[in-house]
Amino acid sequence: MLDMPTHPLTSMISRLADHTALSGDDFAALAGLPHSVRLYEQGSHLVRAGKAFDECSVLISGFAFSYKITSQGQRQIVSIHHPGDIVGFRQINVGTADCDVQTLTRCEVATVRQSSLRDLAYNRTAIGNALIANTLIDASICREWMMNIGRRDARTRVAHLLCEFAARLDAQGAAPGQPYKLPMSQVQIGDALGLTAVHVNRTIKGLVKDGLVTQDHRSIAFPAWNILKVQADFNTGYLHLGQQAAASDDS
Amino acid sequence: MLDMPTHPLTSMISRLADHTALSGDDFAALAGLPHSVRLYEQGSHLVRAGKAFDECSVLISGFAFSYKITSQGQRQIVSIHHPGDIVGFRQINVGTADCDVQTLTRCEVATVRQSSLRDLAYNRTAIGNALIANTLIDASICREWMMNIGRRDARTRVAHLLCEFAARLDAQGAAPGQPYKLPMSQVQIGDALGLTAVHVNRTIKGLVKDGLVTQDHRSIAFPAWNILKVQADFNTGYLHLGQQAAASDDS
DNA sequence: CGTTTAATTGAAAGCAGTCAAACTATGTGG
DNA sequence: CCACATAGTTTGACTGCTTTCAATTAAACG
Repeated sequence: MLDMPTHPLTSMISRLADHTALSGDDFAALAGLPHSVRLYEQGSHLVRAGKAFDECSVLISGFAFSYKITSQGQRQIVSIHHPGDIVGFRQINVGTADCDVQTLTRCEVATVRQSSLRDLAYNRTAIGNALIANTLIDASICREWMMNIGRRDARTRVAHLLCEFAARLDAQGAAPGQPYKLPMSQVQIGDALGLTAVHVNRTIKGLVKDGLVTQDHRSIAFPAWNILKVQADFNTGYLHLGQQAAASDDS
Repeated sequence: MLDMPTHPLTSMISRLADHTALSGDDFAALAGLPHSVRLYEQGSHLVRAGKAFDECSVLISGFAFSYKITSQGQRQIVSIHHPGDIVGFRQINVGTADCDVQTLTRCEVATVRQSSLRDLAYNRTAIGNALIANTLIDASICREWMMNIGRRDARTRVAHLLCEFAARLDAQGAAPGQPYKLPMSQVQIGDALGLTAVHVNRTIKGLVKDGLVTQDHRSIAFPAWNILKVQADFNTGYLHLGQQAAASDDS
């Protein structure tokens, strides 16, 4: 599909093409987007809340997360970023960032000037539509997380997060059914789900005991994916994954 | 500021102008947006999840909310819509709606074809920017809610919701300090906060006992707004209210 | 004035949090 | 290669916030 397999923005571009038909010129325009690639170590910040930015970051490889802190110092992780995600498009037009963004792993990040992206959006309707779709999908995921945190018990919540990770990795071409490398600590999982790390630990153990999850060092696998999916109340719809991913959904 | 005080879309237009400088032509274009106004009774649905729509709704008067339902029938309210909100812009470009939207009160709603709005966005950069800003603000509120639900205790959570309501009503011109008519039942507040109605009731009673809230039929007032704001960990920033509203913030 | 919906209250149970300690893995420097 | 430091995981005991269940009261409505 893409004629530039090694281009840094490949994963972003194919993501944008997931829901909007892009012409050859659109692809070329996106590939020609001025950008600079940088490597961030694990645990470094891509965005600081309150800071004004005129750039946004495209995650090329690795994982990151956005979080907010309450006045009492409690952390809430509000989203997980996968390769291809556009991070920091948020604060465009609104001024300052309302979240910190930190890397979960070592990350390759392409920095794009927001004005470049915006110009592209206005000069090429298809790209504009694709960017809007991308933003709306972020919001859809946010709402699903809200339901997860607000209305599901710990077991379902944890299972749902694991399923989401698996589904998104599969959509990026991971072999379904194979063990996944989960880049989050249990503290981070807890902060994403509104739980304590201790309870996350007990909950995962429970899933292991029931044969729904197997662990091996930093890898995790799902020997009973279909059962897990049901218990997690997980349905890929809210992720709005691309075509190829949706196909492997009901495997 | 607006030269069309009785125009149905006034509140939407002034909202869009909050964060983007719009020219006279922009205002005229927005005011000329083809639309039809309809009245919805309390409890009626504006959007049904799963349905494809090519229209979106602009709330002229009244309040509404979006919600999702877990497989076990638990409801999570994911946002509250105030006059001027554009409801259903969400599913544009993404296909079907992922939320139901139901009215909290009797509502006047203007229906706009999504293609009209989109054309406007592409023909007028300022309007496009304003719509994007609007969408990003929705997402910002969503993230704050996530933190509220995931990381704050019941008392803080309830207080935060009450503060948000007050701040948004003030931004629409309600007299600050005056009693507010709260259009939500305690069941609905619970479903918005990930709590049970019973516990919402006890929590509000607690706030009343401590002199932070007074109730009178369907009205509610905040005799100690500044203390409440602190206890609620409430900071208007995430709402990205307009200029005039931000001014009354620290009163 | 009965009927319905929402608010209120009490008692008991349970899920998840807190605190503290032990264990494991990983990495570093001597 | 081992001692040590650090970060993350695991476990236990106890506490408590919130839920659940059930019943009562108040308000809204025709």
